Amino acid sequence: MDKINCVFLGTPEITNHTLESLSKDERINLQLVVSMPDRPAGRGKSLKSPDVIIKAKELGIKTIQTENINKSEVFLEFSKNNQIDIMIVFAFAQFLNEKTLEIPKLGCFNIHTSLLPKYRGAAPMQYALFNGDKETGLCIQKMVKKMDAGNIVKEQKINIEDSDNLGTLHDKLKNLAPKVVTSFVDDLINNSVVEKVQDEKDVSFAPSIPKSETLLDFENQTNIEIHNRIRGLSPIPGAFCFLNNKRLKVFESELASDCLKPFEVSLKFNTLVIGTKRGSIRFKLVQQEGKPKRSDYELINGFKSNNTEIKVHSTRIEK
RNA sequence: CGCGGGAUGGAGCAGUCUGGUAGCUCGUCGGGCUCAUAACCCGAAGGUCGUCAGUUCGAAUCUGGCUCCCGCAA
Repeated sequence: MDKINCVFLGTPEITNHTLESLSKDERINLQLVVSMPDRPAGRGKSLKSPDVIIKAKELGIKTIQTENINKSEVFLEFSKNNQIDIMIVFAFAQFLNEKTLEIPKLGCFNIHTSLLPKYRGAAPMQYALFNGDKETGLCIQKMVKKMDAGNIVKEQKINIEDSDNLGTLHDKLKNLAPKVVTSFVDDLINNSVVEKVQDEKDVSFAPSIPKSETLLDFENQTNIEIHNRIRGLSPIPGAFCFLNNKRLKVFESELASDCLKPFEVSLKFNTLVIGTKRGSIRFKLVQQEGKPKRSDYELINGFKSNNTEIKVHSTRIEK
């Protein structure tokens, strides 16, 4: 059989291993990588390429960067002049319209970081952690116009440990993705792809997370909810509250047994423990604005120097 | 030149506005006390205050350049 002509669509770093794996697969002819345009990022606002573009250039693969693939003349031109068999889409952050979906002979396949039909949308890993799920996984679905609603052609479960946060879960799925894709390519070659329809009654959604959702609310959230929220947002972008009117990001926490009212602070044994709607929670690894990450113990030490009381709140108090 | 905070003994900070020979909470080391402690008491070591230059009788503190760290924004 001839090599499968493949176009890869992706953007962030999680896609790198998969791209690299595809590029080394003898059965695949990786023709093109499509991603978002360079954007100003970081301090100084210098332009930064998407990770997948950096990787693709390293691997010597042709790249196209566009705001909207459906309207990209460069891409349409490419698709006219080249036979595309499949398109693999992973964290691309753009919708493909019907016309684009019909371009590849065998279809467009999306790698999704949850067990569909659970958590359709942009932030499935975060929602799995928010909800304290014990397992999640990776799916490959044959894309249709409706977001993440296509038939599942490959599925792999993984466990979520209590110690997992967004960073570790992200890494697990990043490492798992190439294996699942390779296995999918096996099926393609052997003509043994099996499509499973998603059960509509189990559908749930994981929309992208607005900034307001990363704010901790000690009045309306329990210690378990806050703990899971911190896990689901660590290390990037980090859940936050305010401490003495300065933004305090929290990256690690653990449930505590102190009896405290919401927002009440206890510094017993040099740990920072805060009361919530139900139960209390210790912030183990925190970061004040302008400061590097550090333990609650170190944070507290500094306050002893100028004898300031520590207060935690959910909004910045304007002067 | 997107906006802003910061660099002070091993750690986290105060002191900087109003220049005048370095402080707090810890840690470390030694000793003591206690049934016991991430408790308490006594003592000690450890800093050319990021870097370079300038102002001054005198600079952690004022002025300018540089390096590094971080928050916002995207």
